[in-house]
Amino acid sequence: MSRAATTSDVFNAIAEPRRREIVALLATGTPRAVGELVEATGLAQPAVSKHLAVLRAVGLVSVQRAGKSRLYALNPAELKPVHDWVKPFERFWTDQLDRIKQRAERKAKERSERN
Amino acid sequence: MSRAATTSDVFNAIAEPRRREIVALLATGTPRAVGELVEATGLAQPAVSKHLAVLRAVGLVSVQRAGKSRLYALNPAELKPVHDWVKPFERFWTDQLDRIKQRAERKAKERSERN
DNA sequence: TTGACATATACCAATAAAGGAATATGATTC
DNA sequence: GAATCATATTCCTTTATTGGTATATGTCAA
Repeated sequence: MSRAATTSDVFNAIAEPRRREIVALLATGTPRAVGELVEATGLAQPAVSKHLAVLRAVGLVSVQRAGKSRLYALNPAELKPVHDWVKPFERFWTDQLDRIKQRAERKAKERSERN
Repeated sequence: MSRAATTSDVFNAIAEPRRREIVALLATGTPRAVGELVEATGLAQPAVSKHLAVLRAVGLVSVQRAGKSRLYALNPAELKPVHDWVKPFERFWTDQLDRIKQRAERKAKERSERN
């Protein structure tokens, strides 16, 4: 078997740093022409078009024709699965971290004292 | 050039669904032996060991010897970059969604009225 | 120390991704 | 309609990945 396609889901699509960069560039909500993204990223035009095709395949961006250009816009809702998956871990590094550690240590102490 | 290595960063490591499954299984905080993960995932043992090697390479899990077994534990803090990256988009699908839409529509209306 | 057990590693096949270069498509302008 | 501009697509090479299968490594037990 081979590696899962980049177009198989959002997780695979955003694994590529360049695509995360493109998503971040579109995060303002303003649709951008391919040329603008080429300039902003420093990538070659075909590379940008290919990355956009992947993002489009998973629904992360949508296209709109505008004269010669094509404007790409972000569909941020498609990132929800990523957020949903990672959010439960948030508590491990927020300021509650101390509390979690203390709680674990207290429990460990309780256990050792029982023995 | 080829695709970025699965071990290049956390984003690539968790792109693989099986590895996300393994991470989720370790999310309780209790270290698990490889055999337990094999049973829980239904994957073959070598497959699990390989996935664990990837997760270890990016620091997402750590290993501890325990007799014949090896116990894998999650290092949840390594997921912070993913959370940090996706969190700014959270507002797009929370209950504020209506407010965002309304705000955008109001602004658009203002613009059209100015012309 | 031999055997059983748990896990890791090596090797193989099939698959696909990334960037580059060249070219095709499609819209605008003259 | 021809030249031009913006973007997409095709082809190519290089390189990893995935899951098997088989085997190596390391630990415990009798």
